[in-house]
Amino acid sequence: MQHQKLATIEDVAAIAGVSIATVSRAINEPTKVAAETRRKVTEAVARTGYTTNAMARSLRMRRSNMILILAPDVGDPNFSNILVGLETEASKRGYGVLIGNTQNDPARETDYLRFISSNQADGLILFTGHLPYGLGAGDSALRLPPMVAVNEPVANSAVPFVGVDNFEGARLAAEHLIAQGHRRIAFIGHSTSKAVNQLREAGYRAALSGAGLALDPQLLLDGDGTTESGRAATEHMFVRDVLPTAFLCVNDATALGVIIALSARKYDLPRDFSVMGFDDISFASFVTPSLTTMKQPRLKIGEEAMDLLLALLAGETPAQNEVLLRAELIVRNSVGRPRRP
Amino acid sequence: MQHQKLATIEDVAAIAGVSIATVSRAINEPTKVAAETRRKVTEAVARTGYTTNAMARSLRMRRSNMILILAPDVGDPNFSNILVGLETEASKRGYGVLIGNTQNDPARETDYLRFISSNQADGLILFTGHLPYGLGAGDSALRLPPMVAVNEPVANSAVPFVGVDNFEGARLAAEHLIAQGHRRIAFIGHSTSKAVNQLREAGYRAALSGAGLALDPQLLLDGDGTTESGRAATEHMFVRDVLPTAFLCVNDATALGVIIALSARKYDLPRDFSVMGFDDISFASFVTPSLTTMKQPRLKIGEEAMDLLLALLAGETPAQNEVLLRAELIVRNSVGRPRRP
DNA sequence: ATTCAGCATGTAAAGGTTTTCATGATTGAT
DNA sequence: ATCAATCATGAAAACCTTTACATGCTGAAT
Repeated sequence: MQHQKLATIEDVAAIAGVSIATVSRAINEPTKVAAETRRKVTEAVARTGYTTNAMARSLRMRRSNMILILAPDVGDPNFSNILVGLETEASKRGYGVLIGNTQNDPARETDYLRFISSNQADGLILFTGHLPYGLGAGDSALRLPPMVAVNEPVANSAVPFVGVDNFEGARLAAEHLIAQGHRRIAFIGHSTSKAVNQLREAGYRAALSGAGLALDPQLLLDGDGTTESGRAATEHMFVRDVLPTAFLCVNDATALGVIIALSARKYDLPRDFSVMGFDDISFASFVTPSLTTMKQPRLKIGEEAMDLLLALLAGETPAQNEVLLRAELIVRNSVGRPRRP
Repeated sequence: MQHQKLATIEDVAAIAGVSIATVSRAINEPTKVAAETRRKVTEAVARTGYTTNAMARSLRMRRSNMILILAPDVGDPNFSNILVGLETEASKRGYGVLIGNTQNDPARETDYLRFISSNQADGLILFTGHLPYGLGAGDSALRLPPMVAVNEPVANSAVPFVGVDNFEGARLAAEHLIAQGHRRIAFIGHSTSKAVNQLREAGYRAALSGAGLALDPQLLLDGDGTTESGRAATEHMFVRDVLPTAFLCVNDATALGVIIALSARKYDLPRDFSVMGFDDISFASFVTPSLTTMKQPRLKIGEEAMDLLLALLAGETPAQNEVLLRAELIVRNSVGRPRRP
């Protein structure tokens, strides 16, 4: 807009006394150019302050070196750190990241595909857990661009997934509680988020049966992943008077709700009850008591996902369709030995 | 990459039986085209699934309809909601947002300017509080692109700023404490973040003098905006045995530290002490006691900032160089009447 | 001495738009 | 009936690269 007219490759060529083809080569494939010419070009570039026009390049090369990230909620505590990983890796490899906040609105999802169909983005990172509306079955107009799912796998699809090993993580969590002496462990799930919940619940079950413990179905509750639902589920247990000694929650937000409910009832944690979360979101260490939880390697997830996507973009076929990273047990103060085991 | 060959404007023109110029007009300035022609073009577009190639368009029009957002820390709790506002408004107006996580690394800041110099972004939103390295004084190669600062104003510059009214907000906060009967109110600041801290401290001072209260310099502490620094500052007060009845903190993170310190000392809040924060970040409502604070209208800030930037981009000169939005008092449970006023 | 390979460079096409300018048709006024 | 003004459309230039192909040169191999 108010930029002064930018130098083009022609200006550089004129100053260096070579053709524009040579300038292009000197910049992009320096070895294919004589040392002396290279020097002249480099100098001319420095003198003009030339940077190649990305639009012209993209037009010619038919790729933009941009990645579109589609996320239902940019404010999600799980989102930001993964984003940092994605962005770091992309930036390192010369890619830029474009962000699309869909709010689970089909219209917005479709709208963002314009970046793909207009060549403004080469690949897609999906936080949404489903293919964007407009890329589904019948939408033949647009072939599927290379994409990678993160955080939540895309159901019924071959979309590669990078994320935490939910089954193993939940099992470790439950085993930690068992190791502390707990025998009656409740699981508060989140059935809306199918895949994640299912795996975490399965891990919980595996740990129980691994320890020879029976599962009391009354200790299996369903929430919606929010703090409020954790609170409600806890209250529900008191109403029915079926109490565990420990609560394993599908995520930290739910665990926070449990802590709030128990604190409101004047229980002392972790003396009276133990609570465990999953995710290790930022405030987990600030709650009272600070939350023992499973940490998602979010930075790493982001990096791996971007790495995989760029490999896909380069035409490689990935060795595996799913990259699972280990969750790490973070011991804080919300878990102790049960009072009466 | 594995896209099938996309339809071009030529394909559409051929099918509609008109020239490509007409197709372009039919799409971009429908009124300048006869109704019948328009119909034919629309039909041809539908049949081919044509979308205009953004690269070619950008090349020709010399703008990309992209905005670059430079943020030091994408994980900052203040960041994400502002981002949603920015993104929503941009998307509504046909712009995309590109995200650059600088981590306050000068090299990365400079690197991201390639998006500007290569025409991949038309404007800039700055969360950093300073001009990116490479855009400073001597760097004549690149004229300043249109930009707007958010969250933190850019010192010594004419860069327009959109943000919360820190002075007024802090004053309201302090007045709230005064209205509860507090007379000895500590302020825990954050001098690294100059502008924000200075204004909030000024608001605090204004409220005190407005109420005819003297400022005890011993009640003015400095931190660095982190939870830990809030804790440390509180401890420091106990060591020196100069105690306020209320703590006004420069932000919520600091306030959380104060709460942690006081809770550790077994004080009952808000009976023994009152604590107030500023920002209303997500966990403010989950701490015990939940935090009374001033809420930043983050969504609105993002929207206004983007709005201003797009106006700048359109060549308008903004009426004012600074848009200040009101912070809202959020009353929760960390403030009460002092025990001995 | 001749041919060939390899190398550095240049020429020109292609990538897909938007927009200026020109053209011809239509309308309206005189 | 004539002329001017308006309107819809088309031809072609411009935006700035990358790259396939062509060219001319050097040096080695025959």
